Amino acid sequence: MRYTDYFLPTLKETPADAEVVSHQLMLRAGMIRKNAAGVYSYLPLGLKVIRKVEEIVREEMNRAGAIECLMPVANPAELWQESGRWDYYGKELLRFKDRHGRDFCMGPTHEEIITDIVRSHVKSYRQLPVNLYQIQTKFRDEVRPRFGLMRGREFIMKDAYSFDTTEEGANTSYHKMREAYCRIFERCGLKYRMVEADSGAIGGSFSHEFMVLAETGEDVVISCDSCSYSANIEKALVVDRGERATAALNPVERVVTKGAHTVADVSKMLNLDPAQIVKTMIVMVDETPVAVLIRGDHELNLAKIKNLLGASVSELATVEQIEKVTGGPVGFSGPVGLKLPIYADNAVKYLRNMGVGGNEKDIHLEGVNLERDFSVTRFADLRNAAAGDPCPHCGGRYVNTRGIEVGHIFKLGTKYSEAMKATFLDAEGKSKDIIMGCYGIGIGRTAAASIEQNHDEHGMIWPLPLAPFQVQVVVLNPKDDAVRTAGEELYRQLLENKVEVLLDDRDERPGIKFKDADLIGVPLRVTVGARGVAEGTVELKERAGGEQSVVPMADIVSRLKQQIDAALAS
RNA sequence: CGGAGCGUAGCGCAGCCUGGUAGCGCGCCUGGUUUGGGACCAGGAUGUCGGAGGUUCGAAUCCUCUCGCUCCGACCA
Repeated sequence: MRYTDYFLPTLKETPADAEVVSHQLMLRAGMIRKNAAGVYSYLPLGLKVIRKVEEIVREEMNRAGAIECLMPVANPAELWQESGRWDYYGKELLRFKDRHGRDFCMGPTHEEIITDIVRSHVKSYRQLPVNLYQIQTKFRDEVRPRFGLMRGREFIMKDAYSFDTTEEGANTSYHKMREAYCRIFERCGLKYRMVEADSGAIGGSFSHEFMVLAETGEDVVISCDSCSYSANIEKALVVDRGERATAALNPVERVVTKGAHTVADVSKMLNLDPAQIVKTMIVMVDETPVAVLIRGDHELNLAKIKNLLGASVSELATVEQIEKVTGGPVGFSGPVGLKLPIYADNAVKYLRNMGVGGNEKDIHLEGVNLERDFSVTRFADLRNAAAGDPCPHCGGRYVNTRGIEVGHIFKLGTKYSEAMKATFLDAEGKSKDIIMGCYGIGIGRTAAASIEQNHDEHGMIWPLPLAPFQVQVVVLNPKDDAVRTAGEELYRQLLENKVEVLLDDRDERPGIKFKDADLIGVPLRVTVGARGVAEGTVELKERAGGEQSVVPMADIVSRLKQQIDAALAS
């Protein structure tokens, strides 16, 4: 591609509304353009990268035996009503009506559609297993879209769905996808981790997330420093371990704690270690309030309480709800005398003489003890894992890092097949529910994650497999005939050798061309200038390492081919 | 959903408090000089000041409503 024929509007300044590096650079490099909050156009350069990611995903899905199809963006409401998600999915589901007043939604994921397709064509165990996938635009009306392609409302996703007759078969399908995912992210040149995850709104029995490690990641990844265990913080197990305190039981004492809302305040006022204070959090679990006790120095994990109770939604109660059920204001809730089911994190059972809220304004209680002063419905692992916690699988310690979730695979089981009656007849002629799995990859997010992981102060640094162009030829002075001719000739030869090349043939000053080249981050840059042309040489510079070398004109094409082939082979 | 902030030229911003009919830098167009890391000189074009209503002789500026966008929070016990 010739720069002068291309559409590549780069920006010198960083647009004000971009916060993270990948978003800023994509805007500056003219890869994307925002049309509304969380809704973007892919400009030519951006689309090239998207296509690269798609192609790697497609190749690996095909290799793993999945078959490509394409489903509609507009989904009829009936299927969503049948699965129960029309009501359950909430405001994230963008709904609309057609001219006849029929309800539709923009597909945020396609379990309903694919299950409908499969149930109507699959009748016999002989037709299974099958795994169908698509690469398609999804729409989720996110509460807060942000960070460019990282969390858009409209985004491109690869979603695959497997259908099996047996548990073993379903596990095999899951395993194949897992392998395929590892290959995909390796081929993309990303540093990633596969972690155990909570299955969230999609549902199902177990799942793994693929996290690209980056500071700006929205997810916290817990991993063990000595074994391979890794999990999303929502899922990471906390070992139930401790020694029951032996201190004598103190009497309960009412203490005035004026204005003390936080554990830190209370700790100071009562002169108690935060680990001796117990927070009482009121949580609405499927609209029913429950109390959850967490040690003052720990953090509540809403996903864990939700899963413990087999609920579908858990959220912190509002100020009004708290006052209604505890009789006291926010910040002063406590378990004593509370008429709610009380769930407590395991750590609480080892405490004696706790400090808790008094369920009235400016009052806390000291010397509170289990059984004597209140009883707990059930103890469980209800807190977030933290750095330094022991690993449940070995003697190691947890460390935490941040990650960007680029892929997520779920073993669904029969959740959708049961609800939507997707059954098959087995060898004995008995009707059974099909066992499903589903597997997603955020295509745009993967591209953005790559930028988060690979950039410097000058711009993006594309790994060859994702690069929009493999080589950029910078012709320093196109008005000089010898230089221009040399550049054109090199361009022609590269095209002939199927190298993806961008020829910067603009009549601009060198500085502008170099700055743009660094911004766009094409891995291999060849500079054709008057000095080199006179000697029959060009300069080769790698964007990643910055290595620069002078190469005879005669060797440059084979040298580039060699480097590209080597990078793509791995 | 709660909180905060911002909408003025393609981009980045100033002007608003204290009302008088819009400006700076970059970019863009023309001509010239330049040409190995975002050049210089001269000339030029570009705005329903997000929208609607109100106050006023007069509104980018004050008031009301509205739309859009961004950030933070949703861990508060």
